[in-house]
Amino acid sequence: MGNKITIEEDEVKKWNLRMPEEMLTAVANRFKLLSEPMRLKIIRTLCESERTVQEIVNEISASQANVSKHLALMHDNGIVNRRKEGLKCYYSIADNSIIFACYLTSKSVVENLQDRLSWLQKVES
Amino acid sequence: MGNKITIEEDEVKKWNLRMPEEMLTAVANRFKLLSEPMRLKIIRTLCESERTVQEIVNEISASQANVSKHLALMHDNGIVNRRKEGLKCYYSIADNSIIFACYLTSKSVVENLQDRLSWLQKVES
DNA sequence: GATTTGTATGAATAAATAACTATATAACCA
DNA sequence: TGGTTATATAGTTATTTATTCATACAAATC
Repeated sequence: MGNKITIEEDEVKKWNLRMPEEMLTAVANRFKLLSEPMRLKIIRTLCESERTVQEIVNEISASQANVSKHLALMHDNGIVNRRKEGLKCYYSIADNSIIFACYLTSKSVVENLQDRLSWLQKVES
Repeated sequence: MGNKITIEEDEVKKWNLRMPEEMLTAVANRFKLLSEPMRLKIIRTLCESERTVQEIVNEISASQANVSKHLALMHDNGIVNRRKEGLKCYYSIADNSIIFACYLTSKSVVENLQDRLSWLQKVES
């Protein structure tokens, strides 16, 4: 409850500069997982609570096969948990850094759009 | 200097859940930019300070055309700045949220690897 | 055992894109 | 004007991958 995360900019830059070659690929792969709207949709539903495959299918109106494949991919990469209970299979977020990254990124995207908008308005006036 | 960023988990989840459809695509696109090792390499060099295209080419040993295209793509998407000075063209990070995201993600990837490793060691013993 | 339900998977297709080669542009200098 | 340097851009190829359809698997119920 009330979990907090604090980041210091200086530490961040150092960390990034030290990042070795192989790490770059691993990080890129992680980002690739987050680079599909459909997967983000799935992640968004999982943000609320764990869901079965069918529940997700209903919520985001996608095919069962597709949702299942995306979930399998995310599970293989360790960003979602799988829990079987009878016929049903419950998935949940395994790695909170994902939702932090989504948060940061969406905020930045919004700011970016706002900047472009205000620039446009200046130009027009 | 000493810039700090603090995130609260509850706020994050709410934000993600409210994220509208179109935003998901924009966020996915942003992640896609970060999903190529070559672009992360470029970003890593830019973390230190602004660089010309040629400087980057030398540092990461990639073709000029390729580096130029990646930079153009990132510039079009507003995550790097471009500054022309005579023949040379200086690029720099335009959006710090990117390096925050890289930091968070790389840390999480490392932890993930460590977990798998310790799990392996348990299994073997 | 047969059927139903929930999930996973294989094959096929279409779309996106990273990288390369060659060439173009654009700024500087002689 | 001609030449040189730094960067950008077309066109092409090869690879990756999201999606769909059909089917397989696996657990529950009859």
